[in-house]
Amino acid sequence: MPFTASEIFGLIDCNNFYVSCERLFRPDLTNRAVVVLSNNDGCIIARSNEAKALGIGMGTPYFKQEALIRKNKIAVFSSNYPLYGDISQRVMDVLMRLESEVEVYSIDEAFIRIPAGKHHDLKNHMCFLKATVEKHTGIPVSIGLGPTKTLAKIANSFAKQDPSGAGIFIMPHKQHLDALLATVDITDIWGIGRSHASRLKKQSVHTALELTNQADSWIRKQLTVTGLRTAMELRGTPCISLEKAAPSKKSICTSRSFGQTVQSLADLQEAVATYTSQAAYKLRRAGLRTTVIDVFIRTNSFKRGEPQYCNRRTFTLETPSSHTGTLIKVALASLKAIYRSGYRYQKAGVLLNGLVPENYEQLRLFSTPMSQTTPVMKAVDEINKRWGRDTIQAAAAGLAKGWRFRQLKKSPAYTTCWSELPIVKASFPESFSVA
DNA sequence: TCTGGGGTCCTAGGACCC
DNA sequence: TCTGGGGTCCTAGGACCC
Repeated sequence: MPFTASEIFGLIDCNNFYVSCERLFRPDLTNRAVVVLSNNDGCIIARSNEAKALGIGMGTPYFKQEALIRKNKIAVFSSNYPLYGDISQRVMDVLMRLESEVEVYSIDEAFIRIPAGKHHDLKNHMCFLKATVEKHTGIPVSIGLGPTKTLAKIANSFAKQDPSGAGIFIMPHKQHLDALLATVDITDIWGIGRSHASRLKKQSVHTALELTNQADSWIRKQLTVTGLRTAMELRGTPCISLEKAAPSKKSICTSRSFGQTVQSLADLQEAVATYTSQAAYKLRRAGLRTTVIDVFIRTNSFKRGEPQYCNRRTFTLETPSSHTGTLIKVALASLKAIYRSGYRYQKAGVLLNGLVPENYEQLRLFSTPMSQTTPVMKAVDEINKRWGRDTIQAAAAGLAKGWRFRQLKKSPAYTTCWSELPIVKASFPESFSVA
């Protein structure tokens, strides 16, 4: 055994996930540099290894890298979440078939928990897991194992760096573990972000090993209890458990930057109504209702020379609701209260809080229940599911949507939309004949 | 010209109660 | 003259994640 613990955590991480998804249907891009952009084609959020090697940074604005991208003929895609979501589901399905304890951590990552001693050859089992995922989905993955989730995360990054390309890394024994942690920069630890990292570096804590050597009280003071948990996990004591069932959502947010800045109240109303409809749909899909609706608008803070304004308004409903019309009415009233003319708005959003299950009902003494017309919303959802998004929509959400975000380089929804299925053309040699 | 979106958790401080 | 203390709840803001 590489380490002694009663349980082992593994992290399975899809390599350059969005890029790998795009390549599934574009095998011609296999050894080419590829990047995927954020919503609104704003930032680079996924890069193939070739693109990383060319010096394309994670999260950098697209327009700043355009010259480099053109010069090297890098393939560029807008993000295609229906595709990525569907491929993610397939990867997770394979993992859940093969492992009994799986936590879907994000669209491209899953933790697993294995009781110590379950497999006499852990490495061999991981090779099988990796090969099976790749065979069934076409998505390459890396696997890291360790006695805690935080160490499994670090092991995974070693697996990705491994030049042998095996893509699997198992954390070593204690004495070798220290030597390894001495090579891990504080900024690369799961749970330590930019702000905490710079604070630690100012106090001469630069590596994971140096962090583990600090006193608990000092760590807690610098990084709060979450940071202390991280440090204990680095020392090998599990503090973060595997969450097999996804916890119920506490908030739902729909917000977007506009394709171009917006000035009129009318355009903002369309956008806010649109986002509210989407948020309400997410609510119903999750079987929830909301009690608190937050609407916010803001100008572009990157534009130093322009007048800046941002504001938000919170409204609390008497009765929880997931009815699109009810929520839009409230959201538009909030928008009207915070709107100021003379600004160039760049972003708006709707945040729902205080979520309760849809069967929850708090009876009121002096008011009648609000808009309990779920059958109507159910019918609308069914129609939109069958005939396509926005077949029926709220009038307030508008039709022109001139403010809508850019998405100029999107690949087709290959796996989730009948009209966008890839078409395969086969040509047969002359000599071919059907018997 | 052009800088993402959607979440969670923790803490400090204010309001309020008795 | 002399003006408490302890608790809870809520919110805003900051930090983190992918």
